[in-house]
Amino acid sequence: MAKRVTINDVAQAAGVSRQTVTRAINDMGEINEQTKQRVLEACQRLGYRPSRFARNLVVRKKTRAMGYLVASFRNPYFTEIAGDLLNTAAERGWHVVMASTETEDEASALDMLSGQVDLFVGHFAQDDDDLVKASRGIPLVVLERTGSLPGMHSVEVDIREGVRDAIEALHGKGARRIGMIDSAYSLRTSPTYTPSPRREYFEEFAGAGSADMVVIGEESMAGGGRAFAELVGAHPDMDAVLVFNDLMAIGAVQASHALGIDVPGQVRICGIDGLTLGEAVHPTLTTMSIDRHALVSNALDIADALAAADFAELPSMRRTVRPRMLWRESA
Amino acid sequence: MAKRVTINDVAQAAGVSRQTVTRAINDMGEINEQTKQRVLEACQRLGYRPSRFARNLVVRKKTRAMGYLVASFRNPYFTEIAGDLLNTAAERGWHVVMASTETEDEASALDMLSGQVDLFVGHFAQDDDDLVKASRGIPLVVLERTGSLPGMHSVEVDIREGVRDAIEALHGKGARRIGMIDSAYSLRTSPTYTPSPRREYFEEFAGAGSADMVVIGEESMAGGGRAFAELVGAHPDMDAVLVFNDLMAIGAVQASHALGIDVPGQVRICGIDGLTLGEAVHPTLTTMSIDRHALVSNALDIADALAAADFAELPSMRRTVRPRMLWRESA
DNA sequence: GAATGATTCGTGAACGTTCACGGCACTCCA
DNA sequence: TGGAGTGCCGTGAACGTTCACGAATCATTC
Repeated sequence: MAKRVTINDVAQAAGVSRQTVTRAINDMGEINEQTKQRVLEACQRLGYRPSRFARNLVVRKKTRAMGYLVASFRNPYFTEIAGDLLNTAAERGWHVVMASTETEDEASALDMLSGQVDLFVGHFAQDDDDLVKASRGIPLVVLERTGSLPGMHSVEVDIREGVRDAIEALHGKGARRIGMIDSAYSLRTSPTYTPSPRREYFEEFAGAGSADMVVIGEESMAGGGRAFAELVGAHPDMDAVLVFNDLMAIGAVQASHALGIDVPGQVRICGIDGLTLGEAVHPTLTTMSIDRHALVSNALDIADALAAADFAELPSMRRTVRPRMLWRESA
Repeated sequence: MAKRVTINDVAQAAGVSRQTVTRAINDMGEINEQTKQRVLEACQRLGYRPSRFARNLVVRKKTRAMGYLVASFRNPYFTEIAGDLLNTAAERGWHVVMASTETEDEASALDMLSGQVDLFVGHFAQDDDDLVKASRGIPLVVLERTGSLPGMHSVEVDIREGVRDAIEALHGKGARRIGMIDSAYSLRTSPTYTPSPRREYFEEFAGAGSADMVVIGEESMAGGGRAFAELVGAHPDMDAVLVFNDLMAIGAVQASHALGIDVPGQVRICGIDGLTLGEAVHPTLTTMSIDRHALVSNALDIADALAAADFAELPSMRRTVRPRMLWRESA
């Protein structure tokens, strides 16, 4: 590997001192225009690029960097959050470094970024223990779940209340036989399926016999479509479905055409997330909406609080976001 | 601002030397388990966090960072690219720092990141001159456009060929009166509308009179829907539409229901991009597909070449990706 | 009992940049 | 002629960490 071109090399080539080079490249004044040009020309010629590490080391800037772990770029729910986070973070003076946990496992993604950032934010699937271990002492803000260990902070979503409200709303519309499509995401990290909290809340509120009316599917439009077909096949009298998320729910609405099922006349479909995308499908998707902007700004409040304390270990902070029904056509 | 806790503070608190602290926190061996615990406990107590800058300065690691400027998080086209880039970059040992140019202007986004990265990648709207000026000597890989200045490299998409093929294909399907929906994006940076290259190619290949059958719309589903309504209102005999991108095309397909227009029977709709999302709508969207994975991997090839040369100024590199028709139902 | 080796720890130097300060040459004015 | 002021430039120090090397201690071996 070729040796790095430093500021001293440039200084020597231009016949001046370090400091003069600094003045030239940062146009700081106190420098003759002619020498400045000569220095800049030397930079060009040698291909000099200042080391961002050395620079940041001495200036002790206030640029704080957070690492954001994106669960999936195929689900607009997460990309919308990412976009919102990027904007809000920029406003508040944060840099955002991203990595995907879709292909890579969470531990190695955290490890990779741990040298670059002051803070982690993201949706995580791993255990608390593994998480704090992998984050190497860097504070963690976990989204849509509770972080109990020291060094973890959380922005929770009151999904239990959301599911209860959704089921009540469906009952209010006259639904009597409600089914559910759950996500098979637990199979990604473990060999056996574990019901999601959303499913548990569903069974808690949907009443006796509801546990039989659950089908699991892959977390995609196609997966939602297949699960929906399976569900209506097994339960022809079903008159409403709560779907794990909007992406799968959109797949279900899409599949209803091929299956010849009238939505919402015959079966009502309700998603969870509140994606704008739900307006693209026909009929448009009714959904239990999660305020993503609130989620992000709460996370950034925590981030700012941590930064104010110089990322020392603070008692765990918790915020909660409450979802609410977004009525459209499918339910 | 409180003074930073350094490795020396920890060393003093634990009654050992710097190096011993280093050994403890990076578990490097050559250290007694007991002292190690004492050191770690001191770290904990003082809230010590190593400076990533100081660390990177000395180890001269091979972690290269690229800044990716995301044009929009509301268009899946860009988020899919972002996801792909993140994965491919991670595989090849790159960090990715992202910023959005949706709310912030490109120059300030570049400026903000310029201290953090070795390389920029993104879709840009600004002039070449402004771009290289804002990037402070950091190499630039521009996507879907040609970069002519030194320090700029490009991955182009042969949109001209794509548009020609799309129009020929529509002709082949029997279309005789083809319209187009163009994006109004030029209005974001300038007060007057400038036709996009896609529109220019459309007029070049669609034949005489085609220039009258173009309508501009906002770059969103709703914008595409409105533009479609306007277009069919003005040209009832139109039998096909080429839409600036899939997001708008999906809006057009969606709008066709409300307008009582049969797609593709009465009007064929063809988008540009090749989004998976095109399958969500009914009828599913036919589109001129751009291979986003090829786009990304070409960009990373250039990035690797630049990294191999230690980001010295190389002659501009250019790659080209060719789009091709993705037949679904709407055309 | 001296030599050898293993284990554990500490010290000077280096990474590449900017900051604080001081010096030189020159002009200007009394 | 002397002093103050101004424009331009250079030198030591500092930022916080790790690397290379050496030293001290203790057990082991011949």
